[in-house]
Amino acid sequence: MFALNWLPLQPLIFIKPVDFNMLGIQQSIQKSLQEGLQHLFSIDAQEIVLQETKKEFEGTFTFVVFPFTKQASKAPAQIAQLLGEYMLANNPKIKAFQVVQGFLNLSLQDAVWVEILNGINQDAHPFTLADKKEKVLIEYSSPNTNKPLHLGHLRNNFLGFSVSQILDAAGYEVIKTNLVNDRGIHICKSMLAYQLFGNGETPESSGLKGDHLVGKYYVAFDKAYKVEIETLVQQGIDPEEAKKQAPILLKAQDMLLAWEQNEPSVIALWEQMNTWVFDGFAKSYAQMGVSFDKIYRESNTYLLGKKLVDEGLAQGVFFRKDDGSVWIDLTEEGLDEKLVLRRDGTSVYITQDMGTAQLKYEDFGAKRSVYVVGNEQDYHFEVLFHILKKLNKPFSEGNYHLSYGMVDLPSGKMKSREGTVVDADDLMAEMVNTAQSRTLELGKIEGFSAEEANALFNQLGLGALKYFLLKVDPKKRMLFNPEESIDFQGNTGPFIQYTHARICSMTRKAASMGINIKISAGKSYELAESEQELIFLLGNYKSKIQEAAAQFAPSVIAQYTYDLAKQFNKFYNELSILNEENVDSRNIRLNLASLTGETIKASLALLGIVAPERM
RNA sequence: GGCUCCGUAGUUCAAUGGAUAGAAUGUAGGUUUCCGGUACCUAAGAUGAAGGUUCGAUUCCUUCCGGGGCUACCA
Repeated sequence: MFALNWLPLQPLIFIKPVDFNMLGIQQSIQKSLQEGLQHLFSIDAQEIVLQETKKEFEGTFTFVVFPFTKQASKAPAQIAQLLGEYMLANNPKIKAFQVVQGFLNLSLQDAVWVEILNGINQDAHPFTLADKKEKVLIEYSSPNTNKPLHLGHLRNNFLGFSVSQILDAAGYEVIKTNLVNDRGIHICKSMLAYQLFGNGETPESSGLKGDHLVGKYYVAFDKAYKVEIETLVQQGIDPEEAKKQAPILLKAQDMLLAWEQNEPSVIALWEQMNTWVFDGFAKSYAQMGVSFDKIYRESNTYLLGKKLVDEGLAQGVFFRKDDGSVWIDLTEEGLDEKLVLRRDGTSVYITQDMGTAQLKYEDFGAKRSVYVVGNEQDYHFEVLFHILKKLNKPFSEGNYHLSYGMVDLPSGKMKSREGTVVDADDLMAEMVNTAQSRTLELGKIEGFSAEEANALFNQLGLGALKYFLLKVDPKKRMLFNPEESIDFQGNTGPFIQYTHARICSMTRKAASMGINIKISAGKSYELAESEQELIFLLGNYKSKIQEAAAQFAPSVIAQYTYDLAKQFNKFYNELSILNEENVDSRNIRLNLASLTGETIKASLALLGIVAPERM
């Protein structure tokens, strides 16, 4: 596997205690288990793996003893029993233990739960990990300037932005970049069509968003092209040949040549249309809530990389064939020979990417780089990373292709030519509309100004969309069902947002009642199971960030946030909070509620989703 | 053809080699004179097939079946 994760998922035991609120307890238990194994069976266990106890069993942590049966030469249940007794006698944090076959389930003292809760209360940075003093560069979005953004781009943008947020929370300095594909034959196609059929139309005159206007002419080109092919075929020309000979295609090729030679009229048209597209994209990005520290354009970078090819030739990394083209031999890596420079000396896609890697390093000096690009380019990035390694540069290591699967529609694959694409702007607008009508039906936003209401509709609509796309493992191909995506119940963004809003309502009320929501430390409470589970989830927040960062997987955060909201609702349903008569219980529950609210807000932010206080 | 990724309830998604494979949705029931019902609870329902490794396999290995992607001197 080439795509080695460069942020190793470390066992918790190696991480500094200050990072995780649950960690001190875990380590204490791991240490006791280690000592127990040594004391009872003379087993020197290097690694103690603790797992979360399954819901249907009593306990918090589970230790699996099966691996030690041989060394201990006893039955699994017997080992577990002895270890459990040892734990109870030697670790004051343990309240009880249960043995099920080879599984030892450990329950914690109530005081330990309060201790964890207090730990979070006192944590100066409860939602971020320690600064790792390291830069990470992330490239995402990477659109073409000849067509508007579609559903696939939404997955890309949401993923890229979310991973940036997660890495930032995990303590990295994150630099967000976007490499826009603004040149090439496909761009000339829309330029040519505009020249032929545009009649001087502009975004202003047509009322179309700039990128949609340009996209319209890309489609127009394709239409005209097909007609010409058809005509040629009817004249008896071979279809394959017709595709190459169609006059409009030849004109587009001429135009590309003229562009590369800086022909002023072509450049002027190109710049004009680019301006429109970039204006359009800027609006879409604003609506998506994503941003970039630097936007690179291929028109500025496509010539880079030739110098690297020269260097590589001198070092023997590349070789030149008789016709003058330059190649790299990757057969030892299980790949093929790959072209890096055409025989006419011009660069190809991969040459440009080599150059851009160097340019980005010169600009920011980040040794780690993440490319958020669809999995149809897996092979390309495999080759690129091998080449960069062989060039042995400061940016040769630490590259990662965050490869994500395609988004399918129920009707099948999205195809721009057949008009079965889901346009990003349309979809976002539709989601916001749905959010609006649902919210107005419920009638809970009286007192909102028109502006506040609109902001809320955006937050809810985009929240639903982002959550829908991010909850799935990025690697996997996913199905986009328009009806389900606008659902606001169940495992959805609005469900989580609603839970947050409800908590906010409660803390507002508590504040007006003059209740202090921070519990007093050191007191011992008898905790209900739903309270313990909530504390457990809250205490796990930082390790979830670590896990999500290590795997570049916003889905980990999405799943966690959903579990947290669900657990809160259970807790909320079972127990009284503001109406609780016992003041100590009321305070601790209120503390739990407000902490849950803050945690939901923080983790939704990692997904790029806003948590409104009222909805 | 070669390389590669993926096949889990009707559907959409989960599950560092661990317990009775979890959720959501849909279906069928139920709860709350209560702090915001977009809530909570209950039920039925699934690992493509066959082997292998293991105390233990959705997970690792092999073969087969089915699907996606890549296999351009395009980007």
